[in-house]
Amino acid sequence: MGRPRATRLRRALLDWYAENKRDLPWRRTHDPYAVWLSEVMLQQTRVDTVVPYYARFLRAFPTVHALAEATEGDVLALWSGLGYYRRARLLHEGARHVARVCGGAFPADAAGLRTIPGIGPYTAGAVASIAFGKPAPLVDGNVARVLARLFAIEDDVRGAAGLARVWALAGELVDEGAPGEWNQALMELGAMVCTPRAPRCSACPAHTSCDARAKGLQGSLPILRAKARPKAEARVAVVATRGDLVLLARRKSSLRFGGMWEPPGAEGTDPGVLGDLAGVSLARLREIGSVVHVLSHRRLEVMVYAAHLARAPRPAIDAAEYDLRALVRPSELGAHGLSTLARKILARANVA
DNA sequence: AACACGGGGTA
DNA sequence: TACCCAGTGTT
Repeated sequence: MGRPRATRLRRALLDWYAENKRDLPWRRTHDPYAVWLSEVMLQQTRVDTVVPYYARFLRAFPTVHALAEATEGDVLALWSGLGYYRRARLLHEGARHVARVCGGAFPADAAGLRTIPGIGPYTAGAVASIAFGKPAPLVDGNVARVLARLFAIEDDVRGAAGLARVWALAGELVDEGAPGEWNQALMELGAMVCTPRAPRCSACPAHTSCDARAKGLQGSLPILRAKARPKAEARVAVVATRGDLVLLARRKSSLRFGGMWEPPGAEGTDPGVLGDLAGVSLARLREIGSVVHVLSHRRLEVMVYAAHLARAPRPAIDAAEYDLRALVRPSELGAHGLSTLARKILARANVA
């Protein structure tokens, strides 16, 4: 890339960003902990979704030390509904890593940050540049798309070769004087102007130096490979009640929804397994109806049953998917980490 | 390199 | 419906 072009691009985009950036909560701080939290929450998640979670989480755990001393259950409860729950467990683990291994202070460069659990190449670049002002590049979905267009990259920018090109370009382009602003400007452009479909080139501060636009390719770049469709998975689950209490089980941490609580269930269509999961024989299992829940790679169809528990089951449980059980008052569900699927199942049975 | 991992907004 | 979002870790 020519130096004049890079200089022109930096100035155009930084000026545009200064004028047009959204006022987002995490743009009001340089606290590495707060920046880190925002970056983790924003992984594969939209800004509008994150805003309320970010505020609640920071209020509950204002410092990395507060987070390090929290229980995993409390962390997951605050993450409930946000998805990709492993992020929350890694964040918690990362906080303990900073407190223990790093002596309570965040490493101030990308290489050091990269050693923290849950911090990959993107987040390391983000925290290094935004919180510490280091000239570290970053590539997220926005940056990959923007650079693929600006430089007419026809490789699949999610494949190894295309990603390598994009990272190399991002590295050449980082503004040494304002790396955090530059990285955010690139992402903001991708979010607001250089959008996946129907990019608003007439509003783009860089449209005069966009190779894709010059070639008429702005609508067909970046080139993407199709994603696999979610595979269907049948499940059964039981909403077992005892008085006004409802039975929840905690999922093993290595599984999807790891560490989260839900009405116990199992893969398959046989409700016969539900008695063991509930801890007592379930004489009268009522079929309530099904709930469909789509993840990025799975389409879960859960047949929901209801039952009354004759007695309280033991908390210990030896099952494929669960390691703990508890009877919970519906008004106290908020203290547990429930996935959105778990909430749908409870709602289907008119609990909560 | 491919896959697992949530949930929701947009066209 | 299809796409994809301020990605990371595992296989």
